[in-house]
Amino acid sequence: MHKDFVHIYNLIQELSWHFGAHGINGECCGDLSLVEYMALKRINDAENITVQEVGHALNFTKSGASKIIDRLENKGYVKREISSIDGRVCCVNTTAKGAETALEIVQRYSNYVSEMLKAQDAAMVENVKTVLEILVDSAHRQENLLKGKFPQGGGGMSVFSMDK
Amino acid sequence: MHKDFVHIYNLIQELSWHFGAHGINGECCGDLSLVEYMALKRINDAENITVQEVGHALNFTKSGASKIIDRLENKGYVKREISSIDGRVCCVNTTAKGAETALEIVQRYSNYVSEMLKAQDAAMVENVKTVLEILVDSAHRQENLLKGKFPQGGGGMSVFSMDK
DNA sequence: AAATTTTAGTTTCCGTCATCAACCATTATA
DNA sequence: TATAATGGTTGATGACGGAAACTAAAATTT
Repeated sequence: MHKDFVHIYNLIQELSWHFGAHGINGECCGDLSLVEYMALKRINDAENITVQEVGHALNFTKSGASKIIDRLENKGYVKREISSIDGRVCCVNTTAKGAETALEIVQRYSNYVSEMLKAQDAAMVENVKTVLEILVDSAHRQENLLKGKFPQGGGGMSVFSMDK
Repeated sequence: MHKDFVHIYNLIQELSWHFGAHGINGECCGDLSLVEYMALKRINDAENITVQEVGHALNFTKSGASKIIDRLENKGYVKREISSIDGRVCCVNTTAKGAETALEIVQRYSNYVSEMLKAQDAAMVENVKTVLEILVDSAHRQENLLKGKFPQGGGGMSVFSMDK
C-alpha cells in the first residue's frame, strides 16, 4: 500500500512538471509566463479582486503580486482601480483583451487535453474527471490543514513539517 | 463533451500548480529548488546520464543544465566524471548523500499524498493510480507527437502550434 | 478631533536563475 | 593533417520574486 502512494506521488509530480513552467516545450502561454497566466485566470474568475488576494491565492508575497499585476497591466490584460469603499485597496479586473486571452489559452490547453484523451471512452473520461476532482479537493484540504497547523505564516511551513 | 475537457484541464492545471514550484507553501524540497530536485531525481534514476540528457529531459538548454548540475554538485548531491569512452562527455551520478536525499523527499511527498488520500478506499486508490498512469502516458505521447511535428527544436514549438 | 496604529499597496535593493553567445577541449570527418 | 562537429563551461544579460523601507488611507486611541 505504501508503495502505491510513492507511485502515485511520482505520477502526480510528473504530470505537474508536464503542465508546469518548463513543461510543454518549455513554453507556456504566448507572451505570458505561467505565474502571469495563473494570476490572470484568478483575476478573471473573481470580481474586483485585490492585489493581496491574488498574492495569497498563488502563494506570493504582496510585493511579488504587485509586480505580477504590473506586468499584466503593462501587457494590457488587467486594469487597476481604486476601490470606492476603501481608498487603500486596489480592485483588479481583466480588460476585454485579458478575458479573451485567458479564454483562448484555456481553450488551447483544453484541446491539448482532449487530444491526450481521445483514445479513451466516455466512461473513462468521466472517471478521469472524478479522480482529478478528488485529488484537487484533497490537495486543498491538505494545504489548509497545514496552514491551520502553522497559522503564523512564514517559518517552518514546508512539506518537511510532516511526520517523518 | 468539450466542456468536460475544459474542466479536466482546469483540474490538471490546479493540481500542477499545487505540486509546482510555488505550490505547497511556496517551498519545495529543503535546500533544493523544484528544478534541482527534478534533476536530482533524473540523475538518480538513470545511470551515467550526461549533462545534455538532463537538460533534454527537463526542457533546459545545455548551459542551463550545466548550471543546475553545478548547484547540485556544490551541495554535494551529484558528482561529475569524465567518460572513459568519450573525453568530452560528463557522466553524472548521485552521491550517496544525493541518493539518500532524493529518497527522503520522495518519501515525504508520498506521505503527503497518502494523507491526501486517506479518506479513500483501496479500490479508489487503485483507480487514482490507473487514471494518473493514463494521464502521464498520454501526456508523454502527446509531447512526442508535437516534437515529431516540429523536429527542428526551438522555433514555433508551443501549445499554440495546435489547431485553433 | 488630534495623535497613533494598522493596513493596502508600491518601490528599491538584492540574490537567484535560465538563456545566449563565445569559448575550450575532444572526437569525427575530409 | 586540417577542418568540422560535438559535449560542456563560462560570462554577460535580463527576468523575476522577496525583504524591507516607504506612502497613503483607514481604524483606533485618547
